Amino acid sequence: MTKCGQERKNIDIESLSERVRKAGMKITQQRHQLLKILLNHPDPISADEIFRKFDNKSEGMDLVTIYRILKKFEEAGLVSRLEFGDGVARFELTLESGHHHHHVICRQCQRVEPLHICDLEQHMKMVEAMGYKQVSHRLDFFGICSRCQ
Amino acid sequence: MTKCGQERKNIDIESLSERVRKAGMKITQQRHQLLKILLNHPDPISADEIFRKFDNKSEGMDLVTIYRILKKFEEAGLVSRLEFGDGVARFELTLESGHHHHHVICRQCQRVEPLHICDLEQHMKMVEAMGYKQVSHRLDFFGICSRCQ
DNA sequence: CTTTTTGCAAATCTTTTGCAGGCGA
DNA sequence: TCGCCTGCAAAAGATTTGCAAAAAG
Repeated sequence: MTKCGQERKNIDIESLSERVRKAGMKITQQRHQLLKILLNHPDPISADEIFRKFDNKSEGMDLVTIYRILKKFEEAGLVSRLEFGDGVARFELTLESGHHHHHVICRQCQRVEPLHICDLEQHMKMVEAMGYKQVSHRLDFFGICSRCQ
Repeated sequence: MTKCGQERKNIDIESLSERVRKAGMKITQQRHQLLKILLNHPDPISADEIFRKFDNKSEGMDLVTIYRILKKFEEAGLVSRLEFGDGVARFELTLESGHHHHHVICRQCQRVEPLHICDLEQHMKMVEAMGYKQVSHRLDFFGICSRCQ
């Protein structure tokens, strides 16, 4: 069963750090910074966008490090990697396990909004009936947002 | 309204060439070859896979040419560019306008199967109610296919 | 004949890898 | 201390661009 419709809540640096530790990873300065950025950024964000958030600061972080941390976080289930077709991967925090939502992307400004409805049980069952196991899905909507019209 | 559930049929090189001409493009050897490959290939195919289909033949085509043709065909609405998250774009012929289907991708072997159900009218309406215009969507299912289990 | 298209080379962009030194627990 | 992490440099893979020659209508 896919659970949809919940909002992000009750997440803080501490609980995230705890999940990092439980996954057998050390809490480094860089990982802490990255968690803060992901926590404070409402929309999915790319590695390069994260990188540029460090540009003017003295504690710059290497782009390579950002990629490596994101990959480990993804393997640990802490973040989800999203691709919307413009050649750049974006990342967002994964909420409680089983929680799941979709995205609405503006074709003009690339802004991303979460969509908290799902209701694809019958579709999932059909795919399982085709012989697939461990079925997941990705549903994205594209359009021109009100600001860009 | 999104129409789903139709199968590919009644497509041949001639009608495709006609669409190319109507889009103001010339029919070259390379474009003809590419159309034939797309027509005979049931699943979405990448630029590099197309390139390798020419490897052993004397009439090799440049990879750059393939990319350029695919881009023009996409702009003309002849082909659809698909991304499944492995960093490679795949292409398939766009059928009659309005026709539309989804994909089931095996996470192991990357095989792609079309899924001819849709039924997302209520989702589309919700996104339109959020203020978006020209709304389209992408729905992909991922799983382990029966051959890979 | 005029414009579009191709081929080759090289550039670009995102992401990954190798390796030595640095830091967390 | 010990092994995981980071930074720097360089590589890798997909896709794009510049330019002169070739082909289409």
